Amino acid sequence: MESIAKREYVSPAVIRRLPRYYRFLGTLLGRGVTRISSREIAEMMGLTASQIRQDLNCFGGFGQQGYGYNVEVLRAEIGRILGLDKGFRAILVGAGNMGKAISNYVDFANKGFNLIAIFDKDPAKIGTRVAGLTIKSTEEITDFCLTHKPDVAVLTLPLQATKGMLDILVAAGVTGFWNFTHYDILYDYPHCAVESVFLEDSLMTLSYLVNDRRESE
Amino acid sequence: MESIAKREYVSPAVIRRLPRYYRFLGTLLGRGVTRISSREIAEMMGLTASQIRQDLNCFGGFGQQGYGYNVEVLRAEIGRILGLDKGFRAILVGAGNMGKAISNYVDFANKGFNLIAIFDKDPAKIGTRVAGLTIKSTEEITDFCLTHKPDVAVLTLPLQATKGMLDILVAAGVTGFWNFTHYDILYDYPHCAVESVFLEDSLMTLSYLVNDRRESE
DNA sequence: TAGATTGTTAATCGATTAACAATC
DNA sequence: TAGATTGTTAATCGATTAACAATC
Repeated sequence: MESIAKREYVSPAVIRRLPRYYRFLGTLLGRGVTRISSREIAEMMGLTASQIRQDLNCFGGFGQQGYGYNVEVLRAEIGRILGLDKGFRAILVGAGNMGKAISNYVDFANKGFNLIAIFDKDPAKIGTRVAGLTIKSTEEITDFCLTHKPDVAVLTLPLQATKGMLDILVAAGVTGFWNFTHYDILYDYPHCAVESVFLEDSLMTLSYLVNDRRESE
Repeated sequence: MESIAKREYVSPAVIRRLPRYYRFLGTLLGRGVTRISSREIAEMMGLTASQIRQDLNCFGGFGQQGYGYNVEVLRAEIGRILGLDKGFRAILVGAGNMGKAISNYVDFANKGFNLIAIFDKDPAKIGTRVAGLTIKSTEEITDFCLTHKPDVAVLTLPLQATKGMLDILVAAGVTGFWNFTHYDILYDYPHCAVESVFLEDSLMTLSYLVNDRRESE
């Protein structure tokens, strides 16, 4: 509302660096560092000072000439840019291994998200508790969404079930997705906010790196 | 050994697209498609034909003028480039929520990996079974690595325990890491092959996208 | 042979880095 | 004021796209 100036188009490359800055500044804050220059950040993070200043200036001038940046202020600004102060509501769909792990392991609250419900299709799972929530039936999902208006859905369900569930969720007003399936959401729903985690692609990338390292020996 | 020609330096941008090509060609193969042109791939994947041809030609000429690419051959070539045929051995360290989910949910075998052991520090977990393996004590990890020579370690342990474990693993000859912690492995061990999955950064990126979508309404 | 599509070179675009005037 | 460091413009670098000759 206030403070955040500029911002017309910001490239994905810049956006993906913001969480890292946010984390890094949190670490500094924990160490009691109050002030830092772009040069110091660059050295510690393995980037260039230019890049950091360019990145930050996509959103506004958060520093002060001759001084640098106030760690606490800068971190708060980046948090605001990321929307971590918005208290977005999330639901999770698919309480299998991955769904359980994500709901237990990921610190939603600390990233400003409120995980308000978990859904599964399997009657054996419905009613059991995961991450402090009682698993609900996917049959209730439309009603739930119309009532509680979640901002995002975490998709940890099998690929075959994804298309159908997506149609239901979008129809019920959900527009953000943390996607752990290989389903190409933006192809069907180009106006949604989608962030995908392709674990198996990541593993294949590691395979390439390991293999490449071997061959160059 | 044979077929794979060229390859001096290949940019990370290209490498990250290979798993997606591999998956896509697998889907085509499942549909019985035997032949495809770069133009068709581009349309279906939302890329340009030029980019696909450029990417593939980092590794060699897998197509045929006037014909296009043989789906099965191209997929096999990309699989070989990724090292999926190498049968790399993997161990997993940290059998908490995330470790259990990864070992159960991720199809290691189908990506050419052999998950041969799971380790944890917690005596209550040691001896129990996960993903068909009996959890071993981290005290055995050096001996195990010296004997079985795993190529990669999946790191799903708490941040505080990571540095110490990394020193042990590297000393025991492990040089590849699938990293789910926020620990900066390459800073300490620049010669390792590291692929990191920063789930919380991904969630913050989603937060940005959702927030941005709201503000532009 | 004619048509199609690759492999590859050249042109464009975007992102990163360098430089420096503004200013705290 | 002098020193430091930002915000911003200009230069460089790399990646993507376009074009086309080679060839199946």
